[in-house]
Amino acid sequence: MSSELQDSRERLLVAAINVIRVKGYSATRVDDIAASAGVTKGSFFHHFATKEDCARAATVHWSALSGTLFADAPYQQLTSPAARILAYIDFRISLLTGPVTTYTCYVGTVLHEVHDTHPALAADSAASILQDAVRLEAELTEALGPGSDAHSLAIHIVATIQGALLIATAEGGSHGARASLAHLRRYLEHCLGDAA
Amino acid sequence: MSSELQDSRERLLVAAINVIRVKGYSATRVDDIAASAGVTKGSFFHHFATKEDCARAATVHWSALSGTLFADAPYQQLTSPAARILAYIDFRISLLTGPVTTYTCYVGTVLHEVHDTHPALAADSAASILQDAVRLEAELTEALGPGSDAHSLAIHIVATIQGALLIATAEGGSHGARASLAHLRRYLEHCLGDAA
DNA sequence: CCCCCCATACCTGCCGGTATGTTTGGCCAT
DNA sequence: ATGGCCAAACATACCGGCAGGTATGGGGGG
Repeated sequence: MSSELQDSRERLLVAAINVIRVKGYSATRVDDIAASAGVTKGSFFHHFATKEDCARAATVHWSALSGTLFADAPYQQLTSPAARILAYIDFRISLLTGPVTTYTCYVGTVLHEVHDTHPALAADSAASILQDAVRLEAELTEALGPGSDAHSLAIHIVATIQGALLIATAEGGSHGARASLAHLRRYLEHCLGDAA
Repeated sequence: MSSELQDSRERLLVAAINVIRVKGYSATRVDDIAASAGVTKGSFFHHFATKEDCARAATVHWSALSGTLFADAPYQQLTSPAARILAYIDFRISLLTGPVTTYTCYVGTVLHEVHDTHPALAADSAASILQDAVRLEAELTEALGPGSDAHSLAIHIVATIQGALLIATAEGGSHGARASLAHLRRYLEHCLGDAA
């Protein structure tokens, strides 16, 4: 069946995401990805022309995965825009469980590493990160009303989340990351309270 | 003279820092570092046993550089601890000029990439980042008094700064990073105001 | 004369990519 | 339905270049 095609390809994409955010892009070998997906290098190069091509495809796959993750999250049921923002932060905090490598951000990891060596991959990664900010900005304008600098606040949220993930990597645990996001939440309460 | 030794070694360390934060650790070749320092690979392996050894030495050099940078900064003259904290943020913002690769954080770049493949290097990088938090925590306890959670706030500051640098990499400019740090400053005003 | 610093030349394992063989599965004519 | 056929999916074997690391040489100061 044709789902086998999608299956193998998707297995490779998921494997790429998981391996790369553990070992980094350059240090990840094509054989690592193939082995993690349970296929061989021949199959890998059947689906992707180059390693970078796979990583770029993984970027859009990552965007899709995180998109549905947040779109289907329970907090979307909340009617108040302000409450939805705060619940989003709570949801992000709740994701910080288990081994650090299970909740780090694929595109954040890649972007740092390849921004100068692989421009196309870097552009895709940057777009994926900034797309989150765009989605947040829409929510924030709804909560704060027009005229507010929802844009810069959205950027700030994305930045802090990414920074918290780096702290988690540094500490080898989620303690500091949770604390940082809790501070972010307090700041957002402050901002949203002003607008209310 | 013996200063020539220090000179070559330090040139290699500075070169390593600059090249690695542009190309990443794995993608950086030993020849790149040597060429950037104006010496040959032979000289490189005279000073460092391995590439990782050089990167680790670069980490402590980075800590020393940033340590003196902030120790000698003009804002240290301020007598009020709270004002010194805010001035620190302003100082960090003022550093965000010129090409992005000139103000990104060496240890932050490295940590993301090698946390699983080179544990010793990752530990050094993590220590360098968390050391900043320790320094900040001391300042914050001075400003907020004992009993405050200066620790988590220090972590939050470090995290947000690192996140802002990633945003700068994503955007290819400092606009969003500046905005994010401005939000951080506002939050700190809020916290410090509560304590005053 | 000798030791430290650095350069030149080389070696070797590794990894991205290729070339080619093999299986699977869908489809059509009979 | 069925057998044959072709294309897509996947595996195996291999190549070639690259980069980390080494062995050796030279030069200058003490």
